[in-house]
Amino acid sequence: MALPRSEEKRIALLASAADIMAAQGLGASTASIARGAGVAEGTLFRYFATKDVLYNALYTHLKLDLAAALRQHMAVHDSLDGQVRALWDAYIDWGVSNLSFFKTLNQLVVSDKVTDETRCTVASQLSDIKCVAQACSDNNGLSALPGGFADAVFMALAETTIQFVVRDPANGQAYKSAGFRVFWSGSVR
Amino acid sequence: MALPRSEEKRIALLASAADIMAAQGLGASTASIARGAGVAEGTLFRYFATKDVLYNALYTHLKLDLAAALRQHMAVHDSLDGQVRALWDAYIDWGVSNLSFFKTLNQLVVSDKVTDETRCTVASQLSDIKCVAQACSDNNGLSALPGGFADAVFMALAETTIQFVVRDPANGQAYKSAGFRVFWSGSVR
DNA sequence: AATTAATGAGTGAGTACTCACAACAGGATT
DNA sequence: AATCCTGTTGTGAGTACTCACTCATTAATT
Repeated sequence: MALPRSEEKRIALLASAADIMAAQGLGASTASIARGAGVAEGTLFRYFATKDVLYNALYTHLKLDLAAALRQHMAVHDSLDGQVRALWDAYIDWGVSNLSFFKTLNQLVVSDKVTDETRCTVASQLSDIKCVAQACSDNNGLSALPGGFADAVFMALAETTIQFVVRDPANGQAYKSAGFRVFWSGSVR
Repeated sequence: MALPRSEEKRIALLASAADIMAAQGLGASTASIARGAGVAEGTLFRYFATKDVLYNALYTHLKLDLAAALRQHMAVHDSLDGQVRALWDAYIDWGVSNLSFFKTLNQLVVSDKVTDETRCTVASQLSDIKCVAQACSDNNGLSALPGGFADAVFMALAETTIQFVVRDPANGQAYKSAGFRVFWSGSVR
């Protein structure tokens, strides 16, 4: 073994992919992604055998990055309200300060390029966060509805909130509070 | 003039485009769209000079179709609550029963293929509906926030609600009420 | 017959992906 | 130290394919 394949380049490729896909959509060419990472196009295929493999690796990378950010700010609060609000704030903040990650992740989530296997593997590594979300869900008025409606509402409101905070940062705090109030006062029983 | 260019084929092409783009994304090929409409590929380009023209025509077509559906159900209610609820129901119902229209429209809304000019022209034809939305916005707690945050929250919640109604129609009414409650009790002051 | 709509094989640009080769970092041999 | 040797990474022109779009031809109507 002479040269170790550099983790650095792998990360650069993933970051470039997230940046360019955020701007151009998932159809962004492998040539432009490689150029953005400062490597030749062939090199991309040494790290990710096909573009589909890249999609799945990127999904995993972004989800785990988000999860790490959430964990850092998941202090234990006495009230459920406080706990959920901390989760909300951490989520919004991650989206705002990693906008291209956020945009690309949202595209990947609804794309059929990401396999069920990848989704499962990632979900299993996020059990601790899912746990908090579940506690929230169990104690609010949307829990009567099947299949993660509360989760989806949380995500939809967060996405909208992030868009507005980015577009008009001066009112960032106002959007953050308002978005949370819609979710919380609308869903609490 | 020997043959009139048929409005029928134009509609068929737009409908096919909406169907196929809902399934495959905006990148769906012109060949498949023409095939879906039962015409040759060349014919598509007689009706829409470029694919970008098609995108813009489709955006206009779908928005006006939605607007027509909303107008039909915009009975005058005494209470503001009733008025907004009627708008909400009409919107959800249109999305559920025209799912491919709804999906494609959502993609077009965030796409840069649709020009600002198209958006403006369409918006000017929707002034009556915008008026009701404005009356709602003026009387709720989100109106203090700039730039249509209330509108965006409405749309985001409606999108989520439609997804769940389609996935699980048995609980359709429950999702519809719950979605509206989140919007209304969360945003009313 | 005159005119225009409709057609679909053809065109060039762009795509994901390949592969023969260059560049390189050690360890072994002088 | 200086040289080869070996196995791996990095490269980018090349390949097969798909795409939006064209245009000479055919079909349809008055």
